[in-house]
Amino acid sequence: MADEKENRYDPAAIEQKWQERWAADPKLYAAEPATSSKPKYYVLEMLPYPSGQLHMGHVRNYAIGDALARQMWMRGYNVLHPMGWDAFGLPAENAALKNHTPPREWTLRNIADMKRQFERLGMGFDWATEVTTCLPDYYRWNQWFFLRMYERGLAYRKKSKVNWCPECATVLANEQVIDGCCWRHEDTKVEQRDLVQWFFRITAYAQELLDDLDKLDGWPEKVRTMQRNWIGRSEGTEVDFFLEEINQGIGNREQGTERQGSGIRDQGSEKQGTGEQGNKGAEKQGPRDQGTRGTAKTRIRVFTTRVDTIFGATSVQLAPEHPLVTEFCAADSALKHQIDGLIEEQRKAREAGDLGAIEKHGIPTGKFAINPYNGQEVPIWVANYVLMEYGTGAIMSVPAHDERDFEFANKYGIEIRRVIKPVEEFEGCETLPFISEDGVLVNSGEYDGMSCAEAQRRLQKAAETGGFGEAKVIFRLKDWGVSRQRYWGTPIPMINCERDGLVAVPDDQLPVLLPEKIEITQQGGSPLARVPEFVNTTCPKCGGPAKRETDTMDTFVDSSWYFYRYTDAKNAKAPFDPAIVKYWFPIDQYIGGVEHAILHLIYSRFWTKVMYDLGLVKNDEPVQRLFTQGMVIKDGAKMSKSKGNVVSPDDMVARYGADSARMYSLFAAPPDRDLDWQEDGVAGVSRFLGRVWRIVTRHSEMARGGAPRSGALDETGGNTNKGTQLLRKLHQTIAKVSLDFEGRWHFNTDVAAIMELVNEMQAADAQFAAGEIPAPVVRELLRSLVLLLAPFAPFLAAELWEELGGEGAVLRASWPKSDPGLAKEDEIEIPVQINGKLVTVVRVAAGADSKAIEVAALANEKVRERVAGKSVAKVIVVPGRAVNLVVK
RNA sequence: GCGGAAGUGGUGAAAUGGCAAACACACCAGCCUUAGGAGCUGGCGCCCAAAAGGCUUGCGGGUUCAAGUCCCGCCUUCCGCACCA
Repeated sequence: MADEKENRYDPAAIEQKWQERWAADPKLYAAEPATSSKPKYYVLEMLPYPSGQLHMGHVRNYAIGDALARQMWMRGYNVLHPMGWDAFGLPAENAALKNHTPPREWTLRNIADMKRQFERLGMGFDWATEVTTCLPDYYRWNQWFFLRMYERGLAYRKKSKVNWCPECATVLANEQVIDGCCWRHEDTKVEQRDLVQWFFRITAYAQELLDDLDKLDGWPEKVRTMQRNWIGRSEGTEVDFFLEEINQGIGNREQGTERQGSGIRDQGSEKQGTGEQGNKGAEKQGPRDQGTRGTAKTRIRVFTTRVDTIFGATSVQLAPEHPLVTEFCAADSALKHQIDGLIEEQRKAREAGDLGAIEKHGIPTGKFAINPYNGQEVPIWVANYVLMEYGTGAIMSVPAHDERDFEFANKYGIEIRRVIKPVEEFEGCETLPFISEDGVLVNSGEYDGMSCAEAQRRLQKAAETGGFGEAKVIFRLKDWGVSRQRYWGTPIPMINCERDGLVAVPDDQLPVLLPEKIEITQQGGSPLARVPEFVNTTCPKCGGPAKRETDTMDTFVDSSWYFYRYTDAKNAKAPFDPAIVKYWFPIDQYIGGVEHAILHLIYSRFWTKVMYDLGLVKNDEPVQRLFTQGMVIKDGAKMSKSKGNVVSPDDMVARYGADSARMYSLFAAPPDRDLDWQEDGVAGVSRFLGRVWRIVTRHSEMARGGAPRSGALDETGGNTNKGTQLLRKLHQTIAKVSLDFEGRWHFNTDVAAIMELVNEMQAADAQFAAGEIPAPVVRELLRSLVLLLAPFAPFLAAELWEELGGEGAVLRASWPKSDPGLAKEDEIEIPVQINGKLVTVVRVAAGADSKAIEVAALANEKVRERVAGKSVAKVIVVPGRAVNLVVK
């Protein structure tokens, strides 16, 4: 009975043994240099934030990537499978506040803890290329890139309305605001504030980011759609409505423009600035200022996608924050009071996240504007459904052909004038608003009778000729605000000199080091501003006294290019060697959560395109194939502390071992679907691994001694029948698992297939024990089983590979090849249907042709009973699949 | 409102248009035992006492010799976007 005990699967002992061995062999998971003759494969999982604790989502993410990496190693690829730490960010500052631990210390300790967890899980990462974003040898290159962007006008500063998270006490990018709340603090409402901020001109790449989505056919369609919507390209027309006081306006023109140069109006130039194709921010002022003939004082520029309806415009609607409104208010305190109320209401709604839910209402300004096409005067209103952030902040209102305008006009009794009629009259076509573009113009002067599309072209042309408008493409995407009023981030490498103004830190003075000695407090504003040794410096130009920029960069900067650094992580002279990057890029397979579909993945694409234009990389997209795994949930809900349904990986590993935890996370659901964590399931996988352990160890001696099977099956001798059956199952399993790794990735069915194989082997245990299975077959079965398991259960596979006398590391063993001859069945069952209904099955030879199958089916007893007295009108045979008799 | 994904046993799930429920969990019965979170054998969609038989992939239509799978309409859930002019 001591035997029994010895023969017990003991994951704790096995895993400890191999963890130690692997730790002592850092070369095991190291990539070969870019000169390697092997084909390269770059598999990457998104790097974690070092919170100090891995969660089940991580286990799943890295189990998927590690399985792929291991299989590619076994297939002889030069695999790059790196790992790093997204190590800047707010939690470190919060921890500092709470425990008086410096952020750096806290972060590095967490990294050490998580690294241990990774090693305990047996993840095959090459730690030699580890990237830690909070260390100066990494973030100095953030600064370096920032300067390259600044030189090209891609990094710029402006005052703007920003999203402010009171919890983080910092600014958030639009992408980081979710339902009006902070992406890190789901219950914290984001406020609006005015601040001078640094931006990256991602809008300069809007068209390219959109167009190149078409190339990313290895990405989930869902992610591509989300990015397309986020970029939000819209084709239309900008048209100037003339102001009544046109003559008064001209006198103030120059003054007016200048006064607004850096204020709210600058916002306008930002969103328009780079909307045009090909303009990659060479001009720091957007082209809009050139494009606008006249100023806000003489004209109101509106954007519309339906210029064909312009003869139906019965009012002009301005956003409450529109500069012209401010101007109107200056002379009219009653109006100002009303507008302030409107802005306040909107602000509240925005903070509550239900901007779309508030009722439409507006305020008449008492002023009028002139439609440039027909000279008609229309009233100017201020409406709460017009957004300053989109388009020009002003619209023409066409109630007859727009739902929102219709609702608004009805409420306030504004004229509704129909200008589009359907091409063909149909029931209900008289109902307004009529939104369709499938129509012809009426009540539109010389344009009457034209199709909507043609009218749009003609009207655009007329606007261009007349100098009161132009065709225009606008994007919803806005520039990326990167300033954060935080300590624990990359310092922005800029200096303000009293004499020279804004001066970039020269390359040779990088990195701008984050000061170590700092007291983290809860006061608002940039913590760095309270560190005189940091702030006070000398101007690189004149040597005079100057002050450093005290904001730090958004941490999404770090993650926008980290995967390039992995290829050349120790480079002290450059972010990376372009030649090495050229070998490894693009990333063959990137794996992570879908929650990064927009933020991280659009910033990364932008960064790559900038690097491409800088001549640093040859690839214009970073990622060839993207895989988004599902969430790990428990009891139907996302794991969270507040719900008390968190399962700790450490706990699972302690109870069942890393192999079981990993394999369960692959077995319980296909990787792209959400996974419901059921502990009984982990126990089940653990029992399965125990069966594998027993089968292999019980018969390993026989396998170890033997030579490889050579040639034909009848050489195997002994119980050829059983051996043949098992080999067939084996080779079928190899074929299935191998195929799945090619891209389908239904690892859950692969694990199931391996379980079937093991079940069949277990059923033949008596024959194994009796020595009826020839040694070469036993050897092949056991070795191949272990190899098949190696990507999923690396510890057990390593142990059993050694037990079987395998040469070298199992990771270096060749992935088994399926022999189609062995995998083939001799005889198969064919379902027989009568009139599409299953009646029975018949056994036929595997290669049987249609005729043979038909004969077999008609000869079947059950079939004859049912066909008796009727006639068989038709026989459909799908060889190898089914036979269907149409009987009348 | 727009866009996307999904809906199959008690549960997680499987199924190139060709035997629905593989594999596992839970449960039931039995065996074994130095009683373990162990091992082995068998059962397990629903209806019917059982067999025979019938029914079954959210609902309703359709295409097809044949539909969980394709098409049309609807319902539900989840995700993303949302007054985007």
